[in-house]
Amino acid sequence: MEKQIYGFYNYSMTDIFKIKELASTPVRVLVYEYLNEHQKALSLKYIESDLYDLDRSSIFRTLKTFVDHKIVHTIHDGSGSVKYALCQEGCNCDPSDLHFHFYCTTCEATYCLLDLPVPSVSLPTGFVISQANMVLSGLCNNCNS
Amino acid sequence: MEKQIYGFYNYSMTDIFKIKELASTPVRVLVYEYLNEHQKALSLKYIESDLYDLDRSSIFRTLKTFVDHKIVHTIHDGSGSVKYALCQEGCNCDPSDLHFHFYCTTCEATYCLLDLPVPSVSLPTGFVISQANMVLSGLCNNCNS
DNA sequence: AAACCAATGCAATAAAGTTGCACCTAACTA
DNA sequence: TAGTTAGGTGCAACTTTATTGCATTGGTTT
Repeated sequence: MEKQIYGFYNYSMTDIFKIKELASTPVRVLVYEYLNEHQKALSLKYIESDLYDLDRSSIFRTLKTFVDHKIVHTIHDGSGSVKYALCQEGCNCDPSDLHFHFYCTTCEATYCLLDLPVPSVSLPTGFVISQANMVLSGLCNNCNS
Repeated sequence: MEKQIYGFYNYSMTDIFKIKELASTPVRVLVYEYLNEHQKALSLKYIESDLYDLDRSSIFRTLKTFVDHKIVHTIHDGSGSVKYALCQEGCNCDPSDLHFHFYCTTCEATYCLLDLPVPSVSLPTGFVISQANMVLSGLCNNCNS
């Protein structure tokens, strides 16, 4: 069985917006659909270049809003820019929802590796985890052929 | 037994420079000693503000050189700036040397968690790992009291 | 001592992220 | 329905971080 690279929601975008208590607006719809179509973690720059009729700051603020409402999570993959990916069903962006990401240093794509749950880690005394950023990097299956 | 937060080298700086085949220069000595004293992952900005008589670009290039020579590894902790930490003994910055990092969102310190080895992960077909960036974030033991 | 090469400092620039403000639109209220 | 309000959007400016070009320095080699 192939490992799962990206997860899908059983809900429609409209449902998600309702569940996450966020008004549906033109920019939000376009950004959401764009992320959903691509099924990868994307940078602002990348999104911006495709949705060129939208303003950068609008996309930026939309992504920020999505993060606040846990529709999207951010990944710092070392590429120099923050990547944004749609949260999976049930994702509350807390440590139990964590999964690994894979950054391809050749094509610069960032994948969510949903079949690689992050093993529970026991931290030193006094440390309290609230979030995590787990990025493996190397060569993806597309570039490795 | 307390978990280990940061590791130490059994070699002197001079030895390290020899082993890693790098000439000892004034800036390199100062930057190395600074990192060694602090035993944390530090940003360029932070280092720069303390070693104020050195030029930013000199520190920047020194850190880059250290990274190339595997004296230092970088961590992207989501703080907005790259952090640099001394490699541990035997570290070749390959996947088998990986360890978790902990970023405290309060004091913004980044620790190396050497006692938390990254479990080996089996990637989807075709993916080849060469590096990793593992950052847990939350509250550190200092700020949690 | 002259030549050479790498390291350093200064300054400029690029790239990424962020914010202030005015305008617009859609929802709410009287 | 008209007036009011709040949030969303676009434009432009700006901050912060990362990076590079170039001239100078300083140590090493011949």
